Amino acid sequence: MSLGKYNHKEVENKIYSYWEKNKLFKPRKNKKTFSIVIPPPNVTGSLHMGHALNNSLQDVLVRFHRMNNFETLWQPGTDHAGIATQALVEKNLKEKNIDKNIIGREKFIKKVWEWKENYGGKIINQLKKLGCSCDWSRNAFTMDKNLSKSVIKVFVDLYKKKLIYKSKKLVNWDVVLKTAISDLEVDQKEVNSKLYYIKYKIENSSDHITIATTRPETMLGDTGVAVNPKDERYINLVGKFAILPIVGRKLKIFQDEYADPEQGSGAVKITPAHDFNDFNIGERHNLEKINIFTEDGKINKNAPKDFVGMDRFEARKKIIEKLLELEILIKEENIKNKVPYGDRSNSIIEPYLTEQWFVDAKKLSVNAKKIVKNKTTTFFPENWSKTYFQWMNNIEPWCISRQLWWGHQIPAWYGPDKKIFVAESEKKAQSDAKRFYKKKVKIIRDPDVLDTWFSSGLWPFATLGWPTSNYNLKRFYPTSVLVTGFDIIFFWVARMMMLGMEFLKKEPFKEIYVHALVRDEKGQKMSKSKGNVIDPLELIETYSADALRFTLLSMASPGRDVKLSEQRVKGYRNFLTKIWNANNFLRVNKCKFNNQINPKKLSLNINKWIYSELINTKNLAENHIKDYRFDEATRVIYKFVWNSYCDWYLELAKTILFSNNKKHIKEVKATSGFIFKEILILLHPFIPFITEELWLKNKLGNKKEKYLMYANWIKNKKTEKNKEITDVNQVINVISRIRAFKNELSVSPGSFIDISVQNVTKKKQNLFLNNKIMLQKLGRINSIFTQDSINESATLVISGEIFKIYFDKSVDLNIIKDNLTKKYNKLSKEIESISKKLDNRSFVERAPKHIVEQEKSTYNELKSDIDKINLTIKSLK
RNA sequence: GGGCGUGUAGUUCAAUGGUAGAACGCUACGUUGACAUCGUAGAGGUCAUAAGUUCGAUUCUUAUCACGCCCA
Repeated sequence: MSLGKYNHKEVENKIYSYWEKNKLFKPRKNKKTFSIVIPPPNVTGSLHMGHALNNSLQDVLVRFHRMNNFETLWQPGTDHAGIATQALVEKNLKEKNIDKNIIGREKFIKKVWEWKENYGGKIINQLKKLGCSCDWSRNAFTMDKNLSKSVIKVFVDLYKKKLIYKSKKLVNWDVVLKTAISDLEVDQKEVNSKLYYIKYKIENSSDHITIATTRPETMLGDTGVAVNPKDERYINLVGKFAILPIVGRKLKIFQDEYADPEQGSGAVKITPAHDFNDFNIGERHNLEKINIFTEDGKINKNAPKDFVGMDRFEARKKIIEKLLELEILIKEENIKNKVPYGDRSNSIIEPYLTEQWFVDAKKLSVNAKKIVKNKTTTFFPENWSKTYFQWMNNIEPWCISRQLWWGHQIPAWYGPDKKIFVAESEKKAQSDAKRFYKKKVKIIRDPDVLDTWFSSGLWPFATLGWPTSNYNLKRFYPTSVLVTGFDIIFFWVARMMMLGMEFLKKEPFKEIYVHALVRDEKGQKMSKSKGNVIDPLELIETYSADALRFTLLSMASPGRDVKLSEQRVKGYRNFLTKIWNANNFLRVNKCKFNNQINPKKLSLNINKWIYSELINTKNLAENHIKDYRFDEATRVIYKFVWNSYCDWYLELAKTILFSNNKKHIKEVKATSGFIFKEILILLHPFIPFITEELWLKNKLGNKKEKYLMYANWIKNKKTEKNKEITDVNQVINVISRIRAFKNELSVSPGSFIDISVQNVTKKKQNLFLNNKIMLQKLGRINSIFTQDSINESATLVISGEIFKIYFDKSVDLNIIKDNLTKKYNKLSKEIESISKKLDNRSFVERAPKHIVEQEKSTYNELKSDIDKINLTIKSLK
């Protein structure tokens, strides 16, 4: 019985809950293992196209391996997203007129946890909509107890190994969030700025030196002026002092390579506490570091009192006014320069002098580099290893402390004299302190928390239960593959590699599959401000998760961005409908889905043919999946299902199904059903919902296993090549040619023709006679004559043989002649180019033999075709 | 400034050292007892430009142009 129309909304929800209820996502013990850890989305996040692509890719791999008898684990989870989550909850509280500083840290964190319990599962549910087969019973969160335990252990260990240290340095400071951030969280944006030329008076002289700056307000913290040693203009000023306007401080004028004679005036003011370059210069020349900002970007008490408390941008205006007043601002130049912005707050980042915790990334990078160099871990596409190395080779200390409340609080306590005690617990720190001071003292915990990426860096092993030794860790680490976007190679991949090597002494993943960004159909990055965001959930709603998955996978070519257009999704929705309808056809015709067929015992050519097409497709698809060529895999499967199976096989099979030959009917019913069953298996990793639904509806499971999710992918690997299969291909060719011929002659495709095979080889005659019914039905042929009729005919040349075609109505001979002449011209061009080649002695001598042979045989074929065509043209005169 | 990548049919993309394929779109026609979310057929490309290597280059090399991304 027909199943009617496909309703994806109903089916997808139902099927997913079946899988979940029956705990099918849990690993099942087996010899080989396959494991993936999900790139944990932010707990505050909601599913965007990037997630949809990323997780579709993982799900294909996971489902494919599961069906191939691997003990398969897909470890899911979310990360606590320190800044984002804290900001969100803070905002929510503010709306209720609650200030986090009033309720205090402990209560605030409780509120965050409450928020997490209520809303933190959003993205997980969205992943379920997409069909992700993660083992949700293991769903992890970076702030979970056991993960926190790992974080603390790693911190303490690294501290003991001196790979974590505290230091007073310039860091990237976000004045809105009032925290340090790592250099990776800073976006350098090009903006229109002004370069201000300011005259600094030389001490005890009427002379001046002109400096140029884009940030005049920082002059309040100037402690020197640098010029290039080669710059002759300033040689007489070196060693003298300039007087800092407004402030009156004496600034040493000195030489340093950093000053670029070509830029600005060639003289640079040096502000060691507010610029990374100036900081280094300050160290070289022993300059004082004067901090002039408060933590929220206002001028502090180190500046003249007119400016104290003023916001940094306001201060700039005020300074400019003042400089104009003093008539020492001599020029303003419009320039473009790069300004650092915080990727979370989108505010301008200040280099700011504070004490922070750092990881000695340089040391950790050594082994992380080694395993990529020696190919223990490989990137796909391979080129991404270059990006990896480039960053690893220039790695900087990683600032891991954040001035936030939400996150893993740093396990460091301070004694009364600020002596640091790092320990896994307060108790331990207390006893360390007692031992050190030889008496009980009050210790205070460092209020800062760790960078979220610090805990994400432990993800591949912390989620498996490390540091506790256990079954999962032993079985699933190193994980098989990491599937991720290139944008987080530094943030995340590199850190997991470093920490995995440091603590497990083994690479966290064997392979790293790097996919591209999803862009809109015009190739632009999707962003809310541009309004070009395509919401995956809307597409799922309209077209189904299966269609979205298949689209994304079909477009996931390596090294290329995915440009998504809704049209594509619609196209693949149609593909689902096609499959659904094919199933209806089989059911209506009572085909047998669950018969095992023996390919060697098949008697009908079309059955042999479709079987061999299936095996070829399966092998190709399997290789493509293993090569991460999901675009190719979807392509070959799509082609097989739609073209080979639906368009040709089922159409040809109809001639049998509607015949009287019971034996043949039986064989077609068994084969068509069997192939369809295989199609469901083949497609399941890509479009799991509809295939599972059809599997269940057709009761294709066995006693042991009801669900397609655990059906066995592995089957016959041999490809069959024989004459019967070639025959079917020839039948298909003949039918296509006849259809095209009618079209060319503007003969209605519905009308029947007669055809004569008198002048063709015996072989071809037999082909016609053996496949008579199929040719007649699909080619719309009335009679096949073995003798020419005297009626007026047209001539059709198929692979070098002449067929005479008789139409009911008369056909314009001129059209036939025109067509033939066109063909003649086309062929003669081709022949010309080939014969040129074959006449070329160096080609015949130097080209590989098989190529020469190939050219010769095409030449002969074309020659025979063109001769026949020539003959017919002449006969038409 | 350093690095990576991309330019192929109207569009989005494949493939390939022996004159190029798919999907969508487009055009024409509708024989069909699964499907109009369909069927059949068709049109469409000097493979960014130039030089080199080669018997032969869309494919390899170099340069140029255009575009994108990352790092400083």
